[in-house]
Amino acid sequence: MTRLASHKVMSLVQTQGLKMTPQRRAIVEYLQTAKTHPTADEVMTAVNRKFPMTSRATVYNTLNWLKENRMVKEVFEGGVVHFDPHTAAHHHFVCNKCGKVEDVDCSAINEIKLCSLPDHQKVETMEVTLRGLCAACQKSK
Amino acid sequence: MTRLASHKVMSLVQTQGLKMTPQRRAIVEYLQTAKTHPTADEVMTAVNRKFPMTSRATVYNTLNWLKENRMVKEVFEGGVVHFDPHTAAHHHFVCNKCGKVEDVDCSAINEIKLCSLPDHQKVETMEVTLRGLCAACQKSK
DNA sequence: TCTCAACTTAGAAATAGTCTAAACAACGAA
DNA sequence: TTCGTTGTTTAGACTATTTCTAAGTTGAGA
Repeated sequence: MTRLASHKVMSLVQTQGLKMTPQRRAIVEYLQTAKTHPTADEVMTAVNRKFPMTSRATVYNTLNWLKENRMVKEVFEGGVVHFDPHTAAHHHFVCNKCGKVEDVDCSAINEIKLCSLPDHQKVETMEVTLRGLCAACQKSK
Repeated sequence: MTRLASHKVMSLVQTQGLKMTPQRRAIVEYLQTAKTHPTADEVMTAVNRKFPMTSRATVYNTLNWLKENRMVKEVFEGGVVHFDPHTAAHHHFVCNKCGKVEDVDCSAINEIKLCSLPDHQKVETMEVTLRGLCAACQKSK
């Protein structure tokens, strides 16, 4: 599954006339290695292990900029916003018991044809959230 | 499209040994008539027109209780949590320009067969969010 | 009517996210 | 390499959202 790529971030920075700072680099690197879908607070904590003075504002600014440029997806679960560094088309599975969010690459979903909507909306993208019991919670039941 | 039904709320109250208070009734009635997907704050404001002293805690308690009992759906858009009083299976369309959330009853989506997932999750429900341009924003472009 | 568990209330507290103004630093130009 | 422009970072104040608390209130069964 394709992840947030450094060279894409670099080219975004350049075409928009921005600057690549150590803080931005650290945030992007953390997202690249994250095994989960971290919250803003988790990104904050992780980046502060490298740069102890990184401020909330910088973390939120960078995450929002990545989001606006479609380098990360926002996922809302359990009352908290998570950031998903996977950029390839994919969907999410949420466990109703433990709340864990997993990525799903299900061809059956990707084959859905975008239907024409009754009110003449123009559909550009689609996100699917499946809910149920994850493998671990089925066993521990 | 089926909406939050009073008799279902009543029977939930009774089977759970709870009490039906005027505040709860007012919140449910407002959700039944709402044309949009109101936020907690909008519910608060509306209910306070009838019961001027209704507290935040009561509104949040009631909304959370309805959510846990699947009488309303939570929809996160534009950094804000909305509550959707439609209980029938349906999905959402979000306009990328104006942020408006519309209900979608699209048979093409409902016909999707829930695929078997690679990691043995047990899928119980599915939510689809379509994004694009709403009819109004296509015209005003 | 009585009783008690459930409920509501105001306000405090926790949590999440944005804004500000001053100091700082990346990077292209000289 | 130095300089200057301009974008960036910082701490902390501020706003908004949601939860918690303790005390008083009330719905509904007996």
